[in-house]
Amino acid sequence: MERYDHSKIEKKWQERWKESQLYKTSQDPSKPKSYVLDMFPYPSGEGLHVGHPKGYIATDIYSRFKRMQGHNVLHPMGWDAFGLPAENFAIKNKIHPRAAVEKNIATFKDQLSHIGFNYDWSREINTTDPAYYKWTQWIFLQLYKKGLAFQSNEPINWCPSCMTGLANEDLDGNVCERCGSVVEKRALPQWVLKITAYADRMLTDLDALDWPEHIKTAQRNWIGKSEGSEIEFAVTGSDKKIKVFTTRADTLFGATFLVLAPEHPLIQELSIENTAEVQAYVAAAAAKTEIERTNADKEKTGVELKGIKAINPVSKEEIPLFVADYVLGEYGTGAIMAVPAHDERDHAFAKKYNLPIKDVVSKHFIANDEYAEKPDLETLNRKVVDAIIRDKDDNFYLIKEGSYVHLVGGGKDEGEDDLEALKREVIEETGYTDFIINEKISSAGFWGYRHTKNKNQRTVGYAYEVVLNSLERISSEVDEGKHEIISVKKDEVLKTITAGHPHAYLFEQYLKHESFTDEGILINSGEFDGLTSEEAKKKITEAVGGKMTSTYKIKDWVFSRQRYWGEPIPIIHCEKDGAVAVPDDQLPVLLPEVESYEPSGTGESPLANITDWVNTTCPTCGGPAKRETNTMPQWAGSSWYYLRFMDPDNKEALVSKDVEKYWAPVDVYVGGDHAVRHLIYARFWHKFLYDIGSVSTIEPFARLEFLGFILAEDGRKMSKRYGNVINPDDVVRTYGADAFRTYEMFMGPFENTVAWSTSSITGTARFIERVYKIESGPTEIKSLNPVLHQTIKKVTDDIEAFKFNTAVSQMMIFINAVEKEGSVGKEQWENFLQILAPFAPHVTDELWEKLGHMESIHTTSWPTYDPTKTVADTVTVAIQINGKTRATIELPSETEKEEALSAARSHADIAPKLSGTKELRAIYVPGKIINFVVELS
RNA sequence: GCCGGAGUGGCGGAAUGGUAUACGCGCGCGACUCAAAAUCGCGUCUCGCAAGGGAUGGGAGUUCGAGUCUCCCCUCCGGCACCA
Repeated sequence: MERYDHSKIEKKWQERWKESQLYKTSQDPSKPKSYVLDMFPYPSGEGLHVGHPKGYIATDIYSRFKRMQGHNVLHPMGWDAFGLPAENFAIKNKIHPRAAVEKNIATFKDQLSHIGFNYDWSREINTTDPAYYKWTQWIFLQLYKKGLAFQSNEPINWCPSCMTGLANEDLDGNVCERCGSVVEKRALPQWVLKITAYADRMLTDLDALDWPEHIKTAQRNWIGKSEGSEIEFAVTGSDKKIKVFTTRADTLFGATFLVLAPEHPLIQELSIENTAEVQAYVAAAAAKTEIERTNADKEKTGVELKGIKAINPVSKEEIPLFVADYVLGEYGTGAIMAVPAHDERDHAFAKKYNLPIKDVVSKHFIANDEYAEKPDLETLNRKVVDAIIRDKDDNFYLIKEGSYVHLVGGGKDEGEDDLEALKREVIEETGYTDFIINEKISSAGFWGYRHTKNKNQRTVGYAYEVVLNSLERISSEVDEGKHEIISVKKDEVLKTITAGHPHAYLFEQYLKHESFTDEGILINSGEFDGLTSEEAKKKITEAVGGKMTSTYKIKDWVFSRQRYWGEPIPIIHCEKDGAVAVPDDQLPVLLPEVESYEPSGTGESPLANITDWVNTTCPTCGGPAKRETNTMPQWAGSSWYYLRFMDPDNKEALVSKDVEKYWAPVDVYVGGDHAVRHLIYARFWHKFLYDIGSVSTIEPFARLEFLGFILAEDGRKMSKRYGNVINPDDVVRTYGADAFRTYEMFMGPFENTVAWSTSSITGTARFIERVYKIESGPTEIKSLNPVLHQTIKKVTDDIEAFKFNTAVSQMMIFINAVEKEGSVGKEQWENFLQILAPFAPHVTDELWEKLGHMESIHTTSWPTYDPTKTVADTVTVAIQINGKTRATIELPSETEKEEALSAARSHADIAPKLSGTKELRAIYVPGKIINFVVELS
């Protein structure tokens, strides 16, 4: 047979598929449907590199597979072409964005055409086509009519280089995700979409989606729901109340001060003594960049609001108020109750400004059963104090050695306070008298149970650091022989204390110097003492008249851009009627064709200068009015495009209800990147469209497969800048589209990021050549049946699971077996070609034709496998002795246990090793292993 | 710091709790060739002449048997991060 001329054969089939409209989709209710979608590309000026088609190859394989399984398949392609990248490209090349987009699309389409995809191009869409963006504008107006699109003057992120406002999602930390410039805060009139109204539903509905866990997690993080309470604090000498949000209402007794964000409006309203100082701080905070504000490592600063106090609603204590920029104005209520004992940030602030720290939660200490409450015993309350005693120079620590090894200390007597009890215990137990007691170990309380004297000893304990001034001793319990006192080095203390004893925990807290931020059991909290944190959150919130509520990190979507290349926002501003929606019959509001479209940088869109376009009449009153000049962000068109593919030419609606009911939802959605932004925006719009009855499902994408990128051979990102771009055109020319497709699927797991390797692609190129050279004969080769049926099974299962790399391996194994056998039966060969067809559509259609078929292989039915044929007649079974493999044996696959065991026992390599041993048991796993567990004598 | 994922040959990677390293690349040797390329064959974790031993980031555990399950630790990647 002649050498495989991939260029000629691939061209032949690509033309033939096009002529026969092989991939045109129609609605056919008799068949199950499959909607298989790629994230449609942004046609940049750089053209495709080999990384782009990876996902398209996967969906191509999957959709061909589904079609062969008898599904009616929707597999379309289109272009996401509004937005900054196209506009910047056009400015740089001094052409109009529309011309740039047309040119880039033509390049992309040409590149794609060589790879042999089965897109239904009759459904191609382009977000910059007025017939398309009419409906993008229509959706915006529905949002506006429901109050979910509104105007705002709040400060937003402004990119000084792109000269436009940005959404939170457009930031990479504190810089513009596109150009890397540090963003500024700027107050501009903006259109904002109320995505927060859907935050809770977007969170809840994630659970049911068949999406990768890391994407769901990224979305959960982004939405950032936290459940807590809103509690009001009264202010002395004022009828104003300060509302705080907290997730830890259980710590309310420990709230020793209150902190307002610099942006908090009440700062301007309260009458305070040090107005000048406070205003200076507020102004300084406003001037700081986001980075300076939000760096958690920097030292906390703040200013007290003098002359007023807040009242802790549960303890009724008067507590000071501060303004500090570690509290964010845009999150929660912009004010917090500070609990320094149980929050690290508040703790740092309290230390700096010398504010009281009050422990109100203690660790619930249950290291083992010994410290758990026994329900059948009576419970006694017991309070203890413990001493971490060291010498002045930190050379040694004193530890008490009795039935347990632990710290010095003991129970408090009636009427004693901590310090009195501690002093008494130290003297009694050690005999040292000259010492100072340092402050309490921060939050080193514990609450647990012991069971002495047949009672639960419910114990709350604290530790204090005690430093010895001199080593002179008086007679003590040591001298009475009650216990020993030993001195150990600091790093030996934890090892010395009896394992699991609460004192080990106390000492750890002592070493860490951290506040206790976990939940536990309430102390110093009046009637709430003894409750768990969880119980106390509700009860304390209720007791002070607060309410349980949630707050979210996600912010509303800043939706206007001060740039030319986007959908005009279809609003008309009239002096009399305000913002008026453009009537449906006047949609689309066309983007005017202009010579100059560079951004102005003034915060106004370049459209503002086109007076002919801007000046219009009010649809309501007919008087003079002006058009809104901001445009929509790049992410508008891609938030609903998957719906338009279902019904691309509909002039009455964005999608007809019947058509939508048939195709929705997208069954498999494939792409990379966009873990948050696009997938959040599209889910938001979809849920809104569901609410207004335009779509029938609550989620747009039932299953999401996330693809790993392809890096350049040097391990870096593929980019013109590095000169390491591999163009798929070159690869296809050299190795053929089939080899290219198969290689990209074989590179590794679909979701892995892997570096391109030009030497490795020879492997799949050889594979395609070997397939081409194999000649089938009329006679079925029975010995090939197990591997053939295993291969059909594995390829079927693997395509469904997007495990393309192992599907390719298995097909290679089959080809190796055929070559070893020297021949293959025609029907066996046909089955193999059919399962290879989605991967290598050209060579398989060619071979299919050579076998005498008139129809394309891609219209045939997917082969089924016979489970009984996937098992070989004989199998290799490993024989192990005590879990170590000592030999293998060929056995008929149906062999029974006793038969298998006796065959193994008499195996030439095994028999000698078993002699003189005592067999304890024997395990037989048919087709896998025999394991003799023996006692060596 | 919190959350998610992952650590297996020179490389990409494979392995329903059952012979670890399939498949491919690379490399070595051989065949064909004047020669090279292409192609084909054989070999390729490690120590050991062998018998045998040791290896799936490290340490413990469960099991007849662990890359796979459990616990602790380390490293890398991704997301979020002064979010109360």
